[in-house]
Amino acid sequence: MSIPPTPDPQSGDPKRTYHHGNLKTALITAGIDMLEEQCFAALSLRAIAARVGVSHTAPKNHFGSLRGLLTAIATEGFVRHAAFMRAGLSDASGRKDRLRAAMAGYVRFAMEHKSLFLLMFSAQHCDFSDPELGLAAAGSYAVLADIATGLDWDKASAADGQRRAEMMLWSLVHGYAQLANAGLFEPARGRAGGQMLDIASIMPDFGYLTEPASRDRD
Amino acid sequence: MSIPPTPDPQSGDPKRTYHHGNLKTALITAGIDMLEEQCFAALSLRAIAARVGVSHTAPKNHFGSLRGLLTAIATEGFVRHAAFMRAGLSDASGRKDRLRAAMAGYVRFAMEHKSLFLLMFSAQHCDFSDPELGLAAAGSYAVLADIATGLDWDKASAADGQRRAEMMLWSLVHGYAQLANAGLFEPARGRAGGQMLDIASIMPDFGYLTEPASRDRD
DNA sequence: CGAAAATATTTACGATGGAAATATAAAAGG
DNA sequence: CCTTTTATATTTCCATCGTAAATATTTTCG
Repeated sequence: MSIPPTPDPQSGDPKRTYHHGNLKTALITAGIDMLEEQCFAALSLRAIAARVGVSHTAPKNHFGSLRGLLTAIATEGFVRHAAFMRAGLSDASGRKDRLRAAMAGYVRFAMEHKSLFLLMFSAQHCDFSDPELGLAAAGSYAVLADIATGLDWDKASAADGQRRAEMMLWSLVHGYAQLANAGLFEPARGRAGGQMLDIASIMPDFGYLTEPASRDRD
Repeated sequence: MSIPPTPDPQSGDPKRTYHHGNLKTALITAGIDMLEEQCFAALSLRAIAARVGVSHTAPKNHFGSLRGLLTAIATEGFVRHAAFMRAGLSDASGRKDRLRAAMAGYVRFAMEHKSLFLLMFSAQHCDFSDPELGLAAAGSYAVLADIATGLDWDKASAADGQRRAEMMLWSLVHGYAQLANAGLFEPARGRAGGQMLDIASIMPDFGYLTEPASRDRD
């Protein structure tokens, strides 16, 4: 278990020392790649296995079941999701810019990786009690939580204000992402003529209560 | 096998004059009932048909495919969803109370009808281009849109302010409902000790710009 | 009544995820 | 080095799924 005996360490995916090499990461990568190409419904255990070139029962050794594999794929999804948000963050200078950038990144990820995003938040297919998934998701949440710190809104000073701010931002951006992902904003879009597929256009003009602790200013 | 040959006609749904009576509504009802009892994954075409007592190919005449049946079930779901929100609305006196009641109803529906709610917003399983589904969903959206009218927030006076307000409210409440439905708020709930499963605790303190047109006051 | 349309069944098919038994390769230990 | 043990992968089999086609049955309508 654990990783490979003699692979080259700097390569993204381990080398093949066992039968296949390292089926585990290969399956996850294949799964993610397929989600980029097809809709989620087309993703089957057998199809993933076939893509990697193994029998459809091979994944069981590493993931137990389809659910386990999907959970692992979602885990990698959260890693990329967090990176996606952070990437936009680095270009932003002020706190409010950072807020917008993180939100926009969240939504853009949902739109550019529709199937993966769907999977990531589907308790139907993922096991949210999986520790690794929890860790990866927490990494994603941490970006939001950081952004929410010191947010100037009416409940910021209430009991558990920080947690409330996080949940508010998360709900807002996740709802927007989910609805946009499902195409539920589309039909009404023509109404105003514009595209309006920017979360900033529906986000309140938050400010920040305090100066940033040590990171940046707005 | 089939139910009655000579049913009462005043019943809300179609008359049963054909073989089964009215398979169409029976299938929809059975599907909804099963969603209340089981998880969504357990819902299969064959299981629904069996529950009603027909062969598993019978639904095809009325819905074309499983997708069609699921779309019809989701349609009924939206009808109930709208009614759910409106029910809470009638108890509220002021506009702000109505806002809270509608939002709370939205979330409560998601929590009390988890599987159905999941289905209703799954482009995976539903055909959102279906006219009847669109109509039902519009009825649900209308409650939100009504609530959003005259909302006092920073973008209310911007171009397309009403539409933005609707999308903002929808995103906020839907995101909260979706995350709560998936159980994603649970793990962190213990953090504050409280339950905090109330959307009011994360909703900004909106007011209203104008007096209500003709309905109530705040 | 008789023709036409609507409704439901039977049978068959390909595809899916999982279980069990088996095979094969790597690791461990003498 | 050789054998045992463990890890990894395959083959075979099965229950279930959604769909299609052909068939049967009922209802509607002329």
